[in-house]
Amino acid sequence: MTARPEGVREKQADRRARTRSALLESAARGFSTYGYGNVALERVAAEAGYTRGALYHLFANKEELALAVVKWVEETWNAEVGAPAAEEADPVDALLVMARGHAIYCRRDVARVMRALSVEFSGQDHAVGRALTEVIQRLATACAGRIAAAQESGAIPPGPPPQEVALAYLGTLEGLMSSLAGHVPHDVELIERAVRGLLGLPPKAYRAEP
Amino acid sequence: MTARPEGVREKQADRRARTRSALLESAARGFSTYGYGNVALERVAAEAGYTRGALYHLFANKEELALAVVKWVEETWNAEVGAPAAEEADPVDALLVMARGHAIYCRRDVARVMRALSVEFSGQDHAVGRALTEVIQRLATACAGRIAAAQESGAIPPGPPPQEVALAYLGTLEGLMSSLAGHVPHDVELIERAVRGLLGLPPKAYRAEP
DNA sequence: AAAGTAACCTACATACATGTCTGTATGTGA
DNA sequence: TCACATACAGACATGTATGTAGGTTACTTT
Repeated sequence: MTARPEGVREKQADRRARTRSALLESAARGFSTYGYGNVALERVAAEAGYTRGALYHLFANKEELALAVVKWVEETWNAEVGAPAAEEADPVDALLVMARGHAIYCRRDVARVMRALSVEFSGQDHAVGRALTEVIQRLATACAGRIAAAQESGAIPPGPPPQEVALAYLGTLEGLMSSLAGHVPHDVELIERAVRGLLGLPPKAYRAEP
Repeated sequence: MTARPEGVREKQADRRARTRSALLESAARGFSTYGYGNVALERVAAEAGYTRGALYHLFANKEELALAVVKWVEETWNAEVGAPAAEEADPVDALLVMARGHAIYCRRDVARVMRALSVEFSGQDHAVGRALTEVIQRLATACAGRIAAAQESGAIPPGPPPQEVALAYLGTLEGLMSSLAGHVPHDVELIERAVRGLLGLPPKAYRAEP
Protein backbone atom coordinates (compact mmCIF):
# COMPACT_ATOMS: atom_id res chain seq x y z
CA MET A 1 0.00 0.00 0.00
CA THR A 2 0.99 3.68 -0.03
CA ALA A 3 3.03 4.82 2.92
CA ARG A 4 1.46 7.70 4.85
CA PRO A 5 4.04 9.91 6.51
CA GLU A 6 2.49 11.97 9.26
CA GLY A 7 2.05 15.65 8.78
CA VAL A 8 1.47 15.24 5.05
CA ARG A 9 -1.90 16.32 3.73
CA GLU A 10 -3.86 13.33 2.33
CA LYS A 11 -6.34 14.82 -0.02
CA GLN A 12 -7.07 11.59 -1.88
CA ALA A 13 -7.54 9.63 1.32
CA ASP A 14 -9.92 12.22 2.68
CA ARG A 15 -11.89 12.19 -0.50
CA ARG A 16 -12.04 8.43 -0.50
CA ALA A 17 -13.24 8.34 3.10
CA ARG A 18 -15.90 10.92 2.45
CA THR A 19 -17.20 9.09 -0.59
CA ARG A 20 -17.16 5.83 1.33
CA SER A 21 -19.16 7.34 4.17
CA ALA A 22 -21.72 8.77 1.80
CA LEU A 23 -22.13 5.43 0.07
CA LEU A 24 -22.36 3.56 3.37
CA GLU A 25 -25.06 5.83 4.68
CA SER A 26 -26.98 5.68 1.44
CA ALA A 27 -26.68 1.90 1.43
CA ALA A 28 -27.90 1.68 5.01
CA ARG A 29 -30.89 3.80 4.11
CA GLY A 30 -31.51 1.73 1.00
CA PHE A 31 -31.33 -1.58 2.84
CA SER A 32 -33.61 -0.20 5.55
CA THR A 33 -36.19 0.99 3.11
CA TYR A 34 -36.20 -1.63 0.39
CA GLY A 35 -34.24 -4.56 1.77
CA TYR A 36 -31.01 -6.03 0.51
CA GLY A 37 -32.36 -7.85 -2.49
CA ASN A 38 -34.74 -5.14 -3.57
CA VAL A 39 -32.49 -2.15 -3.58
CA ALA A 40 -30.57 -1.55 -6.78
CA LEU A 41 -27.00 -0.44 -6.39
CA GLU A 42 -27.64 2.21 -8.98
CA ARG A 43 -30.14 3.79 -6.61
CA VAL A 44 -27.75 3.55 -3.69
CA ALA A 45 -25.01 5.21 -5.65
CA ALA A 46 -27.29 7.86 -7.12
CA GLU A 47 -28.72 8.79 -3.74
CA ALA A 48 -25.20 9.41 -2.52
CA GLY A 49 -24.44 11.50 -5.60
CA TYR A 50 -22.32 8.93 -7.45
CA THR A 51 -22.67 6.11 -9.95
CA ARG A 52 -22.21 2.39 -9.63
CA GLY A 53 -18.68 2.87 -10.87
CA ALA A 54 -17.71 4.65 -7.68
CA LEU A 55 -19.45 2.03 -5.61
CA TYR A 56 -17.62 -0.85 -7.24
CA HIS A 57 -14.41 1.04 -6.89
CA LEU A 58 -14.81 1.14 -3.13
CA PHE A 59 -16.59 -2.16 -2.44
CA ALA A 60 -15.93 -5.48 -4.10
CA ASN A 61 -19.60 -6.36 -4.52
CA LYS A 62 -23.01 -5.98 -2.98
CA GLU A 63 -22.27 -8.47 -0.24
CA GLU A 64 -19.13 -6.64 0.85
CA LEU A 65 -21.11 -3.42 0.90
CA ALA A 66 -23.67 -5.00 3.20
CA LEU A 67 -20.96 -6.34 5.47
CA ALA A 68 -19.41 -2.90 5.66
CA VAL A 69 -22.80 -1.43 6.54
CA VAL A 70 -23.27 -3.97 9.31
CA LYS A 71 -19.86 -3.15 10.71
CA TRP A 72 -20.52 0.56 10.48
CA VAL A 73 -23.87 0.30 12.23
CA GLU A 74 -22.41 -1.86 14.96
CA GLU A 75 -19.66 0.66 15.55
CA THR A 76 -21.95 3.68 15.72
CA TRP A 77 -24.36 1.76 17.93
CA ASN A 78 -21.57 0.78 20.29
CA ALA A 79 -20.33 4.34 20.43
CA GLU A 80 -23.73 5.88 21.07
CA VAL A 81 -25.52 3.17 23.02
CA GLY A 82 -23.21 0.39 24.12
CA ALA A 83 -20.39 2.48 25.55
CA PRO A 84 -22.57 4.71 27.78
CA ALA A 85 -24.28 1.61 29.10
CA ALA A 86 -20.95 -0.06 29.79
CA GLU A 87 -20.01 2.80 32.07
CA GLU A 88 -22.82 1.96 34.45
CA ALA A 89 -21.50 -0.10 37.33
CA ASP A 90 -24.86 -1.57 38.26
CA PRO A 91 -25.97 -4.25 35.76
CA VAL A 92 -29.65 -3.30 35.93
CA ASP A 93 -28.80 0.34 35.34
CA ALA A 94 -26.67 -0.71 32.39
CA LEU A 95 -29.58 -2.59 30.83
CA LEU A 96 -31.93 0.33 31.34
CA VAL A 97 -29.45 2.85 29.97
CA MET A 98 -28.94 0.64 26.95
CA ALA A 99 -32.67 0.41 26.35
CA ARG A 100 -33.16 4.16 26.60
CA GLY A 101 -30.13 4.77 24.43
CA HIS A 102 -31.46 2.38 21.84
CA ALA A 103 -34.76 4.22 21.74
CA ILE A 104 -32.91 7.45 21.04
CA TYR A 105 -30.68 5.77 18.48
CA CYS A 106 -33.71 4.39 16.66
CA ARG A 107 -35.16 7.82 16.07
CA ARG A 108 -33.02 7.81 12.94
CA ASP A 109 -34.30 5.67 10.12
CA VAL A 110 -30.90 4.13 9.50
CA ALA A 111 -31.33 2.01 12.60
CA ARG A 112 -33.74 -0.34 10.90
CA VAL A 113 -31.04 -1.71 8.68
CA MET A 114 -30.16 -4.55 11.04
CA ARG A 115 -33.75 -5.62 11.20
CA ALA A 116 -34.17 -5.47 7.45
CA LEU A 117 -31.05 -7.49 6.80
CA SER A 118 -31.77 -10.06 9.47
CA VAL A 119 -35.21 -10.68 8.05
CA GLU A 120 -33.69 -11.40 4.69
CA PHE A 121 -30.74 -13.51 5.76
CA SER A 122 -31.71 -15.24 8.98
CA GLY A 123 -33.02 -18.19 7.01
CA GLN A 124 -30.02 -18.93 4.86
CA ASP A 125 -26.37 -19.69 5.16
CA HIS A 126 -24.97 -16.39 3.97
CA ALA A 127 -22.03 -14.25 4.96
CA VAL A 128 -24.22 -11.27 5.81
CA GLY A 129 -26.51 -13.44 7.90
CA ARG A 130 -23.56 -14.84 9.80
CA ALA A 131 -22.20 -11.35 10.46
CA LEU A 132 -25.58 -10.31 11.82
CA THR A 133 -25.94 -13.29 14.12
CA GLU A 134 -22.43 -12.65 15.40
CA VAL A 135 -23.33 -9.07 16.26
CA ILE A 136 -26.49 -10.20 18.04
CA GLN A 137 -24.59 -12.96 19.78
CA ARG A 138 -22.00 -10.56 21.12
CA LEU A 139 -24.72 -8.29 22.42
CA ALA A 140 -26.71 -11.16 23.87
CA THR A 141 -23.81 -12.58 25.85
CA ALA A 142 -23.01 -9.15 27.24
CA CYS A 143 -26.62 -8.70 28.30
CA ALA A 144 -26.88 -12.23 29.65
CA GLY A 145 -23.90 -11.56 31.86
CA ARG A 146 -25.55 -8.50 33.32
CA ILE A 147 -28.80 -10.35 33.84
CA ALA A 148 -27.05 -13.23 35.58
CA ALA A 149 -25.20 -10.81 37.83
CA ALA A 150 -28.41 -9.02 38.71
CA GLN A 151 -30.16 -12.30 39.47
CA GLU A 152 -27.33 -13.44 41.73
CA SER A 153 -27.15 -10.18 43.61
CA GLY A 154 -30.90 -10.24 44.11
CA ALA A 155 -31.38 -6.98 42.22
CA ILE A 156 -33.95 -8.74 40.07
CA PRO A 157 -36.11 -11.73 41.01
CA PRO A 158 -35.51 -15.20 39.58
CA GLY A 159 -36.70 -15.90 36.08
CA PRO A 160 -35.91 -17.77 32.89
CA PRO A 161 -32.26 -18.48 32.02
CA PRO A 162 -30.25 -15.29 31.45
CA GLN A 163 -29.45 -16.19 27.86
CA GLU A 164 -33.15 -16.44 27.06
CA VAL A 165 -33.96 -13.24 28.87
CA ALA A 166 -31.17 -11.52 26.99
CA LEU A 167 -32.56 -12.64 23.64
CA ALA A 168 -36.00 -11.48 24.66
CA TYR A 169 -34.55 -8.17 25.78
CA LEU A 170 -32.85 -7.56 22.44
CA GLY A 171 -35.86 -8.69 20.45
CA THR A 172 -38.06 -6.39 22.45
CA LEU A 173 -35.78 -3.42 21.83
CA GLU A 174 -35.87 -4.09 18.13
CA GLY A 175 -39.55 -4.87 17.71
CA LEU A 176 -40.78 -2.15 19.95
CA MET A 177 -38.71 0.48 18.27
CA SER A 178 -39.64 -0.62 14.79
CA SER A 179 -43.27 0.05 15.59
CA LEU A 180 -42.68 3.14 17.72
CA ALA A 181 -39.85 4.81 15.86
CA GLY A 182 -40.32 8.53 15.96
CA HIS A 183 -43.05 8.47 18.58
CA VAL A 184 -41.28 10.92 20.82
CA PRO A 185 -41.33 10.96 23.83
CA HIS A 186 -43.30 7.84 24.63
CA ASP A 187 -40.77 5.58 22.92
CA VAL A 188 -38.41 5.90 25.88
CA GLU A 189 -41.11 5.49 28.49
CA LEU A 190 -42.53 2.40 26.83
CA ILE A 191 -39.23 0.70 26.17
CA GLU A 192 -38.31 1.17 29.78
CA ARG A 193 -41.60 -0.31 30.89
CA ALA A 194 -41.16 -3.37 28.70
CA VAL A 195 -37.61 -3.95 29.90
CA ARG A 196 -38.54 -3.59 33.54
CA GLY A 197 -41.28 -6.12 33.00
CA LEU A 198 -38.93 -8.54 31.28
CA LEU A 199 -36.48 -8.32 34.14
CA GLY A 200 -39.20 -8.76 36.74
CA LEU A 201 -38.92 -5.28 38.17
CA PRO A 202 -41.99 -3.45 39.51
CA PRO A 203 -43.29 -0.51 37.47
CA LYS A 204 -42.17 3.00 38.21
CA ALA A 205 -44.75 5.70 38.87
CA TYR A 206 -45.82 7.35 35.63
CA ARG A 207 -45.18 11.01 35.16
CA ALA A 208 -46.92 12.50 32.14
CA GLU A 209 -44.68 14.64 29.98
CA PRO A 210 -45.16 18.40 30.25
CA MET B 1 -47.38 -36.19 -7.04
CA THR B 2 -50.96 -35.71 -5.92
CA ALA B 3 -52.42 -39.12 -5.19
CA ARG B 4 -56.14 -39.03 -4.67
CA PRO B 5 -57.94 -41.56 -2.44
CA GLU B 6 -59.23 -44.71 -4.13
CA GLY B 7 -62.84 -44.71 -5.19
CA VAL B 8 -63.37 -41.09 -4.24
CA ARG B 9 -64.03 -38.79 -7.11
CA GLU B 10 -62.47 -35.43 -6.47
CA LYS B 11 -64.34 -32.38 -7.54
CA GLN B 12 -62.56 -29.70 -9.49
CA ALA B 13 -63.36 -27.14 -6.82
CA ASP B 14 -61.79 -29.31 -4.13
CA ARG B 15 -58.73 -29.79 -6.22
CA ARG B 16 -58.46 -26.09 -6.86
CA ALA B 17 -58.84 -25.27 -3.19
CA ARG B 18 -56.25 -27.80 -2.17
CA THR B 19 -53.76 -26.52 -4.72
CA ARG B 20 -54.45 -22.97 -3.64
CA SER B 21 -53.83 -23.81 0.01
CA ALA B 22 -50.61 -25.59 -0.79
CA LEU B 23 -49.38 -22.64 -2.82
CA LEU B 24 -50.41 -20.14 -0.15
CA GLU B 25 -48.59 -22.00 2.58
CA SER B 26 -45.52 -22.44 0.44
CA ALA B 27 -45.60 -18.75 -0.43
CA ALA B 28 -45.92 -17.78 3.21
CA ARG B 29 -42.93 -19.92 4.05
CA GLY B 30 -41.01 -18.49 1.12
CA PHE B 31 -41.75 -14.88 2.04
CA SER B 32 -40.84 -15.62 5.65
CA THR B 33 -37.53 -17.18 4.76
CA TYR B 34 -36.30 -15.14 1.83
CA GLY B 35 -38.52 -12.07 1.69
CA TYR B 36 -40.88 -10.99 -1.04
CA GLY B 37 -38.36 -9.77 -3.55
CA ASN B 38 -35.87 -12.55 -2.97
CA VAL B 39 -38.08 -15.56 -3.28
CA ALA B 40 -38.59 -16.86 -6.80
CA LEU B 41 -42.04 -18.00 -7.73
CA GLU B 42 -40.53 -21.12 -9.23
CA ARG B 43 -39.30 -22.09 -5.79
CA VAL B 44 -42.65 -21.34 -4.20
CA ALA B 45 -44.46 -23.48 -6.75
CA ALA B 46 -41.91 -26.29 -6.63
CA GLU B 47 -42.01 -26.47 -2.84
CA ALA B 48 -45.75 -26.97 -3.09
CA GLY B 49 -45.32 -29.63 -5.73
CA TYR B 50 -46.35 -27.56 -8.76
CA THR B 51 -44.86 -25.30 -11.37
CA ARG B 52 -45.24 -21.60 -11.98
CA GLY B 53 -47.98 -22.43 -14.43
CA ALA B 54 -50.26 -23.58 -11.64
CA LEU B 55 -49.39 -20.53 -9.62
CA TYR B 56 -50.23 -18.12 -12.40
CA HIS B 57 -53.40 -20.03 -13.04
CA LEU B 58 -54.58 -19.35 -9.48
CA PHE B 59 -53.08 -15.93 -8.79
CA ALA B 60 -52.85 -13.04 -11.18
CA ASN B 61 -49.28 -12.13 -10.24
CA LYS B 62 -46.81 -12.05 -7.40
CA GLU B 63 -48.47 -9.09 -5.76
CA GLU B 64 -51.86 -10.79 -5.69
CA LEU B 65 -50.22 -13.84 -4.21
CA ALA B 66 -48.72 -11.74 -1.44
CA LEU B 67 -52.05 -10.08 -0.76
CA ALA B 68 -53.70 -13.48 -0.53
CA VAL B 69 -51.03 -14.62 1.90
CA VAL B 70 -51.58 -11.57 4.08
CA LYS B 71 -55.31 -12.23 4.13
CA TRP B 72 -54.78 -15.90 4.89
CA VAL B 73 -52.38 -15.19 7.76
CA GLU B 74 -54.71 -12.60 9.21
CA GLU B 75 -57.58 -15.07 9.13
CA THR B 76 -55.66 -17.90 10.75
CA TRP B 77 -54.25 -15.52 13.34
CA ASN B 78 -57.69 -14.20 14.16
CA ALA B 79 -59.04 -17.72 14.48
CA GLU B 80 -56.25 -18.97 16.70
CA VAL B 81 -55.24 -15.87 18.64
CA GLY B 82 -57.70 -13.03 18.17
CA ALA B 83 -60.94 -14.92 18.74
CA PRO B 84 -59.92 -16.60 22.02
CA ALA B 85 -58.75 -13.23 23.30
CA ALA B 86 -62.00 -11.60 22.28
CA GLU B 87 -63.91 -14.01 24.49
CA GLU B 88 -62.25 -12.61 27.58
CA ALA B 89 -64.52 -10.11 29.25
CA ASP B 90 -61.75 -8.35 31.14
CA PRO B 91 -59.63 -6.16 28.82
CA VAL B 92 -56.36 -6.91 30.61
CA ASP B 93 -57.04 -10.62 30.45
CA ALA B 94 -57.78 -10.25 26.76
CA LEU B 95 -54.43 -8.58 26.17
CA LEU B 96 -52.59 -11.25 28.12
CA VAL B 97 -54.42 -14.08 26.38
CA MET B 98 -53.59 -12.51 23.04
CA ALA B 99 -49.92 -12.25 23.96
CA ARG B 100 -49.73 -15.86 25.10
CA GLY B 101 -51.66 -17.00 22.05
CA HIS B 102 -49.31 -15.09 19.80
CA ALA B 103 -46.31 -16.79 21.39
CA ILE B 104 -47.86 -20.17 20.65
CA TYR B 105 -48.83 -19.09 17.14
CA CYS B 106 -45.27 -17.97 16.45
CA ARG B 107 -43.83 -21.39 17.16
CA ARG B 108 -44.56 -22.07 13.50
CA ASP B 109 -42.19 -20.47 11.06
CA VAL B 110 -45.00 -19.21 8.88
CA ALA B 111 -45.77 -16.53 11.43
CA ARG B 112 -42.79 -14.44 10.42
CA VAL B 113 -44.33 -13.61 7.10
CA MET B 114 -45.96 -10.39 8.29
CA ARG B 115 -42.69 -9.17 9.68
CA ALA B 116 -40.81 -10.06 6.51
CA LEU B 117 -43.32 -8.32 4.29
CA SER B 118 -43.61 -5.25 6.47
CA VAL B 119 -39.86 -4.78 6.44
CA GLU B 120 -39.88 -4.80 2.69
CA PHE B 121 -42.91 -2.63 2.05
CA SER B 122 -43.24 -0.27 4.98
CA GLY B 123 -41.16 2.30 3.18
CA GLN B 124 -42.99 2.47 -0.12
CA ASP B 125 -46.39 3.15 -1.49
CA HIS B 126 -47.34 -0.38 -2.46
CA ALA B 127 -50.53 -2.43 -2.31
CA VAL B 128 -48.99 -5.08 -0.09
CA GLY B 129 -47.66 -2.45 2.28
CA ARG B 130 -51.06 -0.83 2.53
CA ALA B 131 -52.70 -4.17 3.26
CA LEU B 132 -50.21 -4.78 6.02
CA THR B 133 -50.67 -1.42 7.65
CA GLU B 134 -54.41 -1.94 7.53
CA VAL B 135 -54.09 -5.24 9.36
CA ILE B 136 -51.85 -3.67 11.98
CA GLN B 137 -54.16 -0.71 12.27
CA ARG B 138 -57.18 -2.91 12.90
CA LEU B 139 -55.29 -4.77 15.58
CA ALA B 140 -53.92 -1.61 17.12
CA THR B 141 -57.30 0.04 17.47
CA ALA B 142 -58.74 -3.09 19.07
CA CYS B 143 -55.87 -3.19 21.54
CA ALA B 144 -56.03 0.53 22.18
CA GLY B 145 -59.68 0.18 23.10
CA ARG B 146 -58.85 -2.47 25.67
CA ILE B 147 -56.01 -0.43 27.07
CA ALA B 148 -58.19 2.65 27.38
CA ALA B 149 -60.89 0.63 29.13
CA ALA B 150 -58.37 -0.82 31.54
CA GLN B 151 -56.95 2.60 32.29
CA GLU B 152 -60.39 4.04 32.98
CA SER B 153 -61.44 1.19 35.21
CA GLY B 154 -58.19 1.49 37.12
CA ALA B 155 -57.13 -2.05 36.26
CA ILE B 156 -53.84 -0.61 35.03
CA PRO B 157 -52.13 2.58 36.17
CA PRO B 158 -51.99 5.69 34.01
CA GLY B 159 -49.46 5.76 31.22
CA PRO B 160 -48.83 6.95 27.68
CA PRO B 161 -51.79 7.34 25.29
CA PRO B 162 -53.56 4.03 24.58
CA GLN B 163 -52.79 4.22 20.87
CA GLU B 164 -49.09 4.44 21.59
CA VAL B 165 -49.19 1.67 24.14
CA ALA B 166 -51.07 -0.49 21.66
CA LEU B 167 -48.42 0.03 19.00
CA ALA B 168 -45.73 -0.78 21.53
CA TYR B 169 -47.64 -3.87 22.58
CA LEU B 170 -47.87 -5.16 19.00
CA GLY B 171 -44.26 -4.32 18.22
CA THR B 172 -43.16 -6.11 21.34
CA LEU B 173 -45.13 -9.23 20.44
CA GLU B 174 -43.53 -9.25 17.03
CA GLY B 175 -39.97 -8.43 17.98
CA LEU B 176 -39.85 -10.62 21.00
CA MET B 177 -41.17 -13.61 19.14
CA SER B 178 -38.86 -13.16 16.20
CA SER B 179 -35.89 -13.53 18.50
CA LEU B 180 -37.43 -16.16 20.77
CA ALA B 181 -39.34 -18.28 18.28
CA GLY B 182 -39.11 -21.89 19.26
CA HIS B 183 -37.64 -21.22 22.68
CA VAL B 184 -40.27 -23.26 24.45
CA PRO B 185 -41.40 -22.74 27.18
CA HIS B 186 -39.79 -19.44 28.09
CA ASP B 187 -41.34 -17.67 25.12
CA VAL B 188 -44.70 -17.51 26.89
CA GLU B 189 -43.27 -16.48 30.24
CA LEU B 190 -41.17 -13.72 28.72
CA ILE B 191 -43.85 -12.31 26.49
CA GLU B 192 -46.16 -12.11 29.46
CA ARG B 193 -43.53 -10.32 31.49
CA ALA B 194 -42.94 -7.77 28.77
CA VAL B 195 -46.63 -7.11 28.30
CA ARG B 196 -47.27 -6.72 32.03
CA GLY B 197 -44.43 -4.24 32.15
CA LEU B 198 -45.80 -2.29 29.20
CA LEU B 199 -49.20 -2.05 30.82
CA GLY B 200 -47.72 -1.00 34.16
CA LEU B 201 -48.71 -4.16 36.00
CA PRO B 202 -46.50 -5.57 38.77
CA PRO B 203 -44.61 -8.80 38.03
CA LYS B 204 -46.06 -12.15 38.91
CA ALA B 205 -44.07 -14.56 41.04
CA TYR B 206 -41.87 -16.75 38.87
CA ARG B 207 -42.43 -20.47 38.89
CA ALA B 208 -39.69 -22.45 37.18
CA GLU B 209 -40.96 -25.05 34.73
CA PRO B 210 -40.90 -28.65 35.97
C1' DA C 1 -68.95 -41.32 -25.08
C1' DA C 2 -68.05 -37.02 -27.04
C1' DA C 3 -67.57 -32.33 -26.42
C1' DG C 4 -66.28 -28.82 -23.44
C1' DT C 5 -63.99 -26.75 -19.61
C1' DA C 6 -60.71 -26.38 -15.96
C1' DA C 7 -56.10 -27.56 -14.06
C1' DC C 8 -51.67 -27.61 -15.07
C1' DC C 9 -47.12 -27.63 -17.70
C1' DT C 10 -43.52 -26.02 -21.10
C1' DA C 11 -41.46 -22.62 -23.86
C1' DC C 12 -40.59 -17.93 -24.79
C1' DA C 13 -40.24 -12.86 -24.66
C1' DT C 14 -38.88 -9.24 -21.81
C1' DA C 15 -36.94 -6.61 -18.17
C1' DC C 16 -33.69 -5.65 -14.91
C1' DA C 17 -29.71 -6.06 -11.65
C1' DT C 18 -25.11 -7.47 -11.01
C1' DG C 19 -20.51 -7.47 -12.04
C1' DT C 20 -16.75 -6.45 -15.42
C1' DC C 21 -14.34 -3.70 -18.45
C1' DT C 22 -12.74 0.41 -20.63
C1' DG C 23 -12.21 5.33 -20.77
C1' DT C 24 -11.20 9.95 -18.71
C1' DA C 25 -9.94 13.42 -15.59
C1' DT C 26 -7.66 14.67 -11.61
C1' DG C 27 -4.35 14.07 -7.95
C1' DT C 28 0.49 12.79 -6.53
C1' DG C 29 5.34 11.65 -6.13
C1' DA C 30 9.91 12.00 -8.42
C1' DT D 1 7.16 18.50 -15.78
C1' DC D 2 6.54 13.65 -16.52
C1' DA D 3 5.04 9.09 -15.22
C1' DC D 4 1.85 6.90 -12.67
C1' DA D 5 -2.03 6.05 -9.40
C1' DT D 6 -6.60 6.97 -8.02
C1' DA D 7 -11.57 8.35 -8.38
C1' DC D 8 -15.22 7.90 -10.97
C1' DA D 9 -18.38 7.34 -15.15
C1' DG D 10 -20.51 4.73 -18.80
C1' DA D 11 -21.18 0.62 -21.78
C1' DC D 12 -21.55 -4.28 -22.08
C1' DA D 13 -22.26 -9.17 -21.04
C1' DT D 14 -24.56 -12.41 -18.25
C1' DG D 15 -27.77 -14.47 -15.25
C1' DT D 16 -32.19 -14.68 -13.46
C1' DA D 17 -37.11 -13.61 -12.47
C1' DT D 18 -41.55 -12.22 -14.12
C1' DG D 19 -45.37 -12.60 -16.96
C1' DT D 20 -47.67 -14.65 -21.20
C1' DA D 21 -49.17 -17.88 -24.72
C1' DG D 22 -49.93 -22.25 -26.45
C1' DG D 23 -50.35 -27.04 -25.52
C1' DT D 24 -51.57 -31.44 -22.69
C1' DT D 25 -53.95 -33.95 -19.22
C1' DA D 26 -57.91 -34.57 -16.12
C1' DC D 27 -62.46 -33.81 -14.90
C1' DT D 28 -67.67 -32.50 -16.09
C1' DT D 29 -71.60 -32.18 -18.57
C1' DT D 30 -74.78 -33.59 -21.97
